[in-house]
Amino acid sequence: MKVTALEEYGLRCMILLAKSNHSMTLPEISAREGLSLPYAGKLLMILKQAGLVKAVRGRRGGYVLSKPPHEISLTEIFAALGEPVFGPTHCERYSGDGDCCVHTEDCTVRDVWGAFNEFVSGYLDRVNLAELANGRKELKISSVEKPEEHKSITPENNILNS
Amino acid sequence: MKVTALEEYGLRCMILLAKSNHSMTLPEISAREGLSLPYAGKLLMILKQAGLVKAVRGRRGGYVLSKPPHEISLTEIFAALGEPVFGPTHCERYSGDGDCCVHTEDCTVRDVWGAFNEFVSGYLDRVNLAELANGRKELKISSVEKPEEHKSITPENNILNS
DNA sequence: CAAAATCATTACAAAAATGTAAAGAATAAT
DNA sequence: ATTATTCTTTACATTTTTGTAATGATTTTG
Repeated sequence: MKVTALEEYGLRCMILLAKSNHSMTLPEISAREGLSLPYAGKLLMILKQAGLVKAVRGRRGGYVLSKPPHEISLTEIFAALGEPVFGPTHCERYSGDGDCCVHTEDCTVRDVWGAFNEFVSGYLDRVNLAELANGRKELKISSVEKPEEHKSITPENNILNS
Repeated sequence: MKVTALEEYGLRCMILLAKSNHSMTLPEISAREGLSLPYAGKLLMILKQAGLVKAVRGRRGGYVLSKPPHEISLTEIFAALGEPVFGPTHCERYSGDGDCCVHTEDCTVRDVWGAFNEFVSGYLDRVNLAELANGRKELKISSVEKPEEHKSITPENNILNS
C-alpha cells in the first residue's frame, strides 16, 4: 500500500493554495514546495483537468482553487490524482498469467479489498481541505501520540465482525 | 494510493495456504494462483524471510504457514510485503528537489498521513487470516452493498473531529 | 549412491511510474 | 503592437517496480 508521488505532491499543492489568499503562479508554487517548475506544471494541470483548480494565463495570472476549501474533500483530491485502493481495474490489473484472474467468483481477496476500500473512503469523505489547511492539532495528538484512545475502530463496530 | 503487486499476490498465497490442510509446493501454488513458477518462488521467499511461512526442500517438501491462520493479522502480512501507507521513509522519499522536505516542521501533510495510517492500521490489526480464508459473507454484504450502515466512522467518533 | 523433486539465489529483461526539456500559446501591461 | 509573463503541450530521459531466466543447493526415495 503506497502513496504515489502524484498524490503526495498534489495534495501539498492543494493545501498550499488553500492557505493562500491570492492566486499563485507556477514559479511560486514550485519554490514553496521544492518542486521543479515543469513538474509543478504537470501537477497543476492534472488538478485543473479534474476541476479542482482554475488557471489564468498571462501577467497577473496563476492558479486558484475552483471551490472554497471546506467544499473539497480528500476523496475528490485523491480521485483526481490516482486510482482508489480497490477500483474497477483491480481484477484485470492483477490477473496473473492469464487475461482474467483465476478467482472468477467467490473471491476472498476481492472481498477484502472491497471492504477495506469502503472503510478508507468513509474516512476520506469526511475530511475536507479547510481542515487540513488550518493544521488541526488534534489530528496529531489524538491519532499518532495516543493510539489507544481511538474510538473509530473497536471489536464492536468493526465491520468485519458485524 | 495503490496496492502493490507483491501485496496482492502475496496475500493470495497466504490465503491459499490457510485454506489448505497439507503443505503446498511451488508448482501447486503457481498453478492455483495463475502465477509463473519463478514469480511464485520469489513471493514465497519474501514470505519466508518474514517468518510467515516455513519451507521444506526435497521430495514431499513445500510451504506451510508458520503459525495458525487466526494468529496472523493482515498487518503482519502487509508488513512483510511492503511499506505502510505512511512509514519512516516517507518524508525522505518525497523530499522534492532537495535532500530534505521543505516542510521541516509543523507539516500538515505529515499529520494527515500519520492519522490516516493509524486509522488503517487499526483496521488491519483486527483482521486475521483465518477470517479471510473462511470467506466471510458479511464482509461483502455489510461493507460493499450497504455502505450506509457503516458505524465505523461517524462524525461523532471520527478522530479528525475529536 | 543416484535420481527426481523441490526450494534458493543471482542476474537480467520488461513495464510502469516519475521527473525533465523544450518549444508553443494566451494574456496583460506598457 | 510589442514584450514580459504565465500557463499548455508534447516528447523524452530516468528510476522503480514487476516479472523472467538460468543455475545452484538440499532432501527424499529407491
